[in-house]
Amino acid sequence: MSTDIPAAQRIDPRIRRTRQMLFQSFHALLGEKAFDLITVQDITEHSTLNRATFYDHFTDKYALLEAMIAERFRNYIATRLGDPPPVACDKRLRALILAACDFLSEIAAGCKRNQRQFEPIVESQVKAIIREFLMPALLRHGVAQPDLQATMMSWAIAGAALEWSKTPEPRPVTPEVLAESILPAVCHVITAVKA
Amino acid sequence: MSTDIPAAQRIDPRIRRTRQMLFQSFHALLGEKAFDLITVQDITEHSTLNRATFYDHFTDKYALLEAMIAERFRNYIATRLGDPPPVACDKRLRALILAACDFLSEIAAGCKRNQRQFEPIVESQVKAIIREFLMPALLRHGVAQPDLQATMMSWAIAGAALEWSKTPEPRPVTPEVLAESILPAVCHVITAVKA
DNA sequence: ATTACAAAACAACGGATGTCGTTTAGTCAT
DNA sequence: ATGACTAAACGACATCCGTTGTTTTGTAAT
Repeated sequence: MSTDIPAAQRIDPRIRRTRQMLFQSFHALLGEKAFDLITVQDITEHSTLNRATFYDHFTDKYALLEAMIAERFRNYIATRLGDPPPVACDKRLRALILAACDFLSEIAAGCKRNQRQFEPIVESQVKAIIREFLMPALLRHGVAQPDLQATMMSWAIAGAALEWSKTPEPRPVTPEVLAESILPAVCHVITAVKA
Repeated sequence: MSTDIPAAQRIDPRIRRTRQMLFQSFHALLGEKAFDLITVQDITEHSTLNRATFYDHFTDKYALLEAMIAERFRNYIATRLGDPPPVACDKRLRALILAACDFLSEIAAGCKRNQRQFEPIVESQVKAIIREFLMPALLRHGVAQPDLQATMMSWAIAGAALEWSKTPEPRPVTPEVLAESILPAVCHVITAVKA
């Protein structure tokens, strides 16, 4: 009664602390070895936590990766979009594409080459979050079949950005140039999808 | 020397047999319980094989799923495209979209609701194989940046088809109608991507 | 300060995983 | 048919997983 702090923010400091420790340890380990070789034990040992404590917070290491990717990418986009975010559709799109490129290339650089399990999770999170930022704009413009469009656009953007991020450095194409290449195609989706 | 059968086909019949048994058992189990609940033990018990034998053929159950999805979807497309496959680009595209829809809806229907691990693998395989069938056509037409285009198109198609397959039955939209909706957008990618 | 509550620590379990080295059985050329 | 070769089958092992129940410690309101 005494406070107006939203319930979502009033998290037990112990939880914040533990989650952060797990994030940090996990991130550190990703710099040492590939995702598939990291065990839950490794993570908890590195963070001086009990292994069972891990499972109080995440169902498994995949969930940890998901949460971590989602949080980082959301922050990435938010800072990229600026405040207030641009209203113009193509400006927003460009910012999203650049954010995706930067984020994915940072991941590719900062993680010891990760195998099979790692990439699908990054993929799906990037897609989902691009969609998350795309959807309101599409609704505001009242386009036809917004769900379908959001899916196609977010998948296409994520695919392009991921492929770009996998080209070996130094990359011949800058994110800006890539954005110019794919923006027209993505925008055409809006006008092309029939109601 | 005596034979002109390509080396790839000359597989030890034992290998074919074992792989097929694993496929069958796995497929049967997928009808009973979710992917995440199926253990390698389950699969090998059902197929009356030793568990270690499984690992002689696949690195884990995810690899088995990948191989199975890839094989089935390739067959699906091949029969759908007909023989000889149409040369016209939009005809090929339409066939690919329909094949993806049918395949995914078959999976959705025939498998006990599958969790986290299942879908990403299906996704990535469907994308990869659509790309596989798309690429030659793009190269033949000599479009700009074929890799980028193939990625964006295959991701967009896979995303649309997957979303469609997740709408509950009876579906309000037929695959043919969906194909009509997304074909223009996908085709525009070709003309829109700048060199 | 006291109290009620919620989370972390810890030990321990049954079970699944992935990998050995050895044995067995299919396959192909002669 | 035979025999050499190759690869599949197998049993067993150490490890990791995910869960459970109990104890301890940190947190926030009275």
